[in-house]
Amino acid sequence: VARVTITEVARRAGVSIASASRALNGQVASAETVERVRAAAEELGYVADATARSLKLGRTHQLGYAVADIGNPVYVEIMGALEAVVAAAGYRLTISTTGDAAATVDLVRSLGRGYVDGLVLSPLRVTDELVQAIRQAPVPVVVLGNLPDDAGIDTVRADSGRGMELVVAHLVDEGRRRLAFLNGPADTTPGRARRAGFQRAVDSRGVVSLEATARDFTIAEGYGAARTLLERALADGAASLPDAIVAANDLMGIGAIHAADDLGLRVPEDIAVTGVDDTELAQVSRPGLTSVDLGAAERGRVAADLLVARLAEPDRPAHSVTVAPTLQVRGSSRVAGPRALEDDKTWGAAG
Amino acid sequence: VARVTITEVARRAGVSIASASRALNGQVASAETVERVRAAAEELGYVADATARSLKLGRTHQLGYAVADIGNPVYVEIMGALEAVVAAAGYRLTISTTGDAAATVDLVRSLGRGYVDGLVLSPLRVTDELVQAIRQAPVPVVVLGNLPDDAGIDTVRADSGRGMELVVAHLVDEGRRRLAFLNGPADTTPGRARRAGFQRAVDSRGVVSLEATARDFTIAEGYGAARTLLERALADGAASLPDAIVAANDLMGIGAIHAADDLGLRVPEDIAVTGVDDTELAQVSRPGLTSVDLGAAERGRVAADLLVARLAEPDRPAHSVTVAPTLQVRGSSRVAGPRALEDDKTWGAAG
DNA sequence: ATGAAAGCGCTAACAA
DNA sequence: TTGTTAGCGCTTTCAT
Repeated sequence: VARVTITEVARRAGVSIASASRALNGQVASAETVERVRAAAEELGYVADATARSLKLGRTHQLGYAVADIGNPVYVEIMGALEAVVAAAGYRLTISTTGDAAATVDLVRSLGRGYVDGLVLSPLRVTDELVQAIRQAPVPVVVLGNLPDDAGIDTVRADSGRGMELVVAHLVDEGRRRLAFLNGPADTTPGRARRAGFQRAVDSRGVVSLEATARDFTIAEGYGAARTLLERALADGAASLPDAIVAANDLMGIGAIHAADDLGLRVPEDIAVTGVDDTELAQVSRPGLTSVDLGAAERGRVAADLLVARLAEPDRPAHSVTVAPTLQVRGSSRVAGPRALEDDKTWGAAG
Repeated sequence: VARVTITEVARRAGVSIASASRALNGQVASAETVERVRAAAEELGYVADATARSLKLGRTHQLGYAVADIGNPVYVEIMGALEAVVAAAGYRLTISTTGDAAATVDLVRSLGRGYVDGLVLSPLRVTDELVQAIRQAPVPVVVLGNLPDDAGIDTVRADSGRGMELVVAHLVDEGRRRLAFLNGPADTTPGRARRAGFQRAVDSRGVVSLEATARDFTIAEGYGAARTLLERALADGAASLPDAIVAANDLMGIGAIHAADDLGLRVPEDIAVTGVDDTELAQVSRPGLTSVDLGAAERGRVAADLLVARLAEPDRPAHSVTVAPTLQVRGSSRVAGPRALEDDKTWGAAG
């Protein structure tokens, strides 16, 4: 279990450590030297010490992903995509959780050359302090989220406004005219953006809109808020009932389906429900939950690409990429024709 | 964006770099020196270079988690638990995907001192070659999975055999007498273990058992295999229908519920369905899917604890911990009394 | 309590 | 093509 250094390999091969290093790294060296060194390394089970190499080269071949909450399916999907790109580019991925906004700033400040060559950051909230810290960071940082365009920072965004537009357009196409927006806390970035998008879409079409706010983006809170909303409407008479609930994410959408169900409302016949994120939950739910895919995997890929590109070319101008959303229509919003359950089974891709 | 080294801090504070180092690391130093160095470091925004420190100290303060497929909810849950423990112990977590068995062995062999101080490994399959590589690894490795007990390797296991026992006992208690086991590929570790556990539980109770094998542990394959099974049974007359389907994981359980539904069978009245893993899908499904929690989060915690403990005490004997499964009973298997939908809502914990 | 200096393992500039 | 050597930034003896 003793670790073997290049010195021993060199001795074994009967060459200097410099020659050993060159042979191992494909630098100029005679065929014979290469052969001898390779053999010696093989026999000894030599693996170069990554730390020493990093110190010398000034690069760690590690990239970081910092996120508030691993476990959130959206972040997991992003992480999976990151890992793939990063590994292909010859880097390792290290994960950190950032907790609150202050901790995020601390993390970025502590980035001093050493443990990663670059960072992908999914910040909970973007503060001026954070933007400052990122600009002063000694390694490149790519941000997933909404940053001022003039900040000069590589950014990749989801377009949740456009996503809400897609949902509303679809529902109106399906003949829905009274749409309720089921939002999470409005002081969060996604909460704000989705609300604004919904409002814009609804206003431009002149359909009726209601709104309910849940305390958190969870199934339980979504269920509670949706149930309250529906019970109030029912009390006012069936005419005041919305004919669609647009939830701000899939979890709340699932909660809304269950709330409708518990109140004896049929989905989608009496009321349509939609979500956002197109998670596996949306595919599995019955009826399948129509959902806007905000392109989490794609955003992860793009973020990793941006980071790798910047590492290769540190002075290039900052890029700001927006990934287009796509709508996955499922049974929760589609009543036309005989209810085509089979269509909901997009399971082939579920893994 | 220039990175500042300890040399500059020392100069600024008017002391030697040795004193600066001591002051920063809480070694012996006069109060005044400490004060001056602290101030200088603060002003300069000094962050110690992790690479150089690692090289000197021989420790990276990084731990690795290697897994075939991030994205699998069970692995994600494990990873979350790992991250928490690891961060609390002052380490960072780096993630690698391992692909197939050969790649796993390569990864372990490449572990040579350098990028992690220790590794948690979730191998797809355990081969002799892998066991060899782990024993020769220059850093401690903790394995999540089934390893020979005499291998002298820290191990944490799920007890899926006992889990199947719990499920079968519950179903028999509920009056079920014809149980169908819906398995994934039998040549995988979980496939084998769950099958054996099911068989043992069923044999000892003398109830009827059937078996179907899906090509993969997915919703789609689970749906297909369950549907085929049920259609055949229906063709033979209602008496030959199983009154419960025991699926080898939640995904297949969900597939089975949908298959039963599509064939006009009511769950749980006509047929009960159970899963394994107690994922969020089980909670969200309607009816809620009764599922065995194999303790993924707990296993992650234990694995991290074992690794941290071994790092602190390299020569301690190998531990082998088995985490007990627990059964989460939900509506898919519980018909007694008025169907208590509210009971299925274990959402409070869903996050 | 402090400073000078060695050295962790490696790569690269330089000399031969 | 090869060997000698400096040095990446840090911690830690060893003197003082």
